[in-house]
Amino acid sequence: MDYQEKLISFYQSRKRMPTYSEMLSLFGFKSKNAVARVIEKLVEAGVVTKDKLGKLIPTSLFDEIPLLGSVKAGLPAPGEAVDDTLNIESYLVRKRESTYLFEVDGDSMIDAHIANGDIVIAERTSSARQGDIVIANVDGEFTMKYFCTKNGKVWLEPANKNFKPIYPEHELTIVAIVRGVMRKY
Amino acid sequence: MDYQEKLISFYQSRKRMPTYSEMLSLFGFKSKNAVARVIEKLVEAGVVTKDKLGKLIPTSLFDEIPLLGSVKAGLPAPGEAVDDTLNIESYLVRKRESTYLFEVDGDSMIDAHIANGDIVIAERTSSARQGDIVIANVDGEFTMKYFCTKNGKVWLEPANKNFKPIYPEHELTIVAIVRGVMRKY
DNA sequence: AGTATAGGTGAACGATTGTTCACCGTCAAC
DNA sequence: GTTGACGGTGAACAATCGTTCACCTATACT
Repeated sequence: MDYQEKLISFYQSRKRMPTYSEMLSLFGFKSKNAVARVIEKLVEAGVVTKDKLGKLIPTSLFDEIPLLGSVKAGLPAPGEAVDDTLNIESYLVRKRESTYLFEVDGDSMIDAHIANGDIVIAERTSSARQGDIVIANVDGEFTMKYFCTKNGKVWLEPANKNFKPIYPEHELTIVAIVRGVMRKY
Repeated sequence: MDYQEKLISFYQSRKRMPTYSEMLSLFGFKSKNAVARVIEKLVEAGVVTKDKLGKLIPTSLFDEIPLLGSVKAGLPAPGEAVDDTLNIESYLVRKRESTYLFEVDGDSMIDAHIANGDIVIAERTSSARQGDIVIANVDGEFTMKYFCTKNGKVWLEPANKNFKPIYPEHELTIVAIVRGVMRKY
């Protein structure tokens, strides 16, 4: 296990960066100077960052999970190195401040493979493009549907043939765009 | 904005906990003792934790995103308090060490609403229960399917009528259970 | 042989850390 | 009116922080 992996594993279990003294034993050195040299390299390599003053800051690397291309390749042996990794949170969330989660209620988007009980990641906004899945206020009620626009008219389409398109009587206000979905088994 | 929110917002932007000096200005105090008292309260309340020695550790609260029950309730006004929140990563990942991500290739699980291009969260294991979605090695090939067992026989079922069940000729080894799915738009 | 260079030790440094103590005002309860 | 709890100030504390310097030992290159 190299220095980077040791750092990451420390961070994951302790939820913070180690101090230089802790890295002494973590890396197996006897001099803090040796640690400082290692850290200097890691900072240059972009593995970790340093604060305005000194403190070590983790990069997104520190919360990543192995990403294997396809199921067909199988799993790597435990301990075997993986080159591609993914940070789940930053994959799903682009703008944290304006992001909200919703629990899906109903099957109106089932043909888009958004099922009852799924959780959608939505980003607050007031505009959308044709084909976006949006959360909108139609005549006072909120729903999640496909956003459609044609010849200046706007309406919402469900992804379920048992439901009908929704044409607003008075108003259709977009409040959020659905950026992702997740589901747990 | 109360102390807890200030801490969280500091942590989210700086990726680490503030020092007592930083909290001095963050909270608007003039004495570190005032800070210490606040922290003491927050530790009791379980908002933050302390290390084996002194250092402040964030709880899962620090990476959470507002979770709104249902779409029908709409979005809260910006700045309005939300009581329910969710940590995406810990929602999807239970055992980090044995968790792997796969990009889904093909439509064989489409009726389970796992589509081509989705990313599945899989947990390495060697046993599964009837109905689990598993990644398995069947006669040398890896696939993702429903795991079925009856009368001592084991086989795999796709979630797509265009595909046939897979009965192993020689071996069927489970390598992982699918614990979740995610998709980005 | 001579000499960089990389990677390590060991000791020292001032700065900052988290903690603790004595003290002070305000408010509510008795 | 006195008391006690609460929330704050200000100053001090040893311990630890990250940094830096001189030095040592291999290995590789002229």
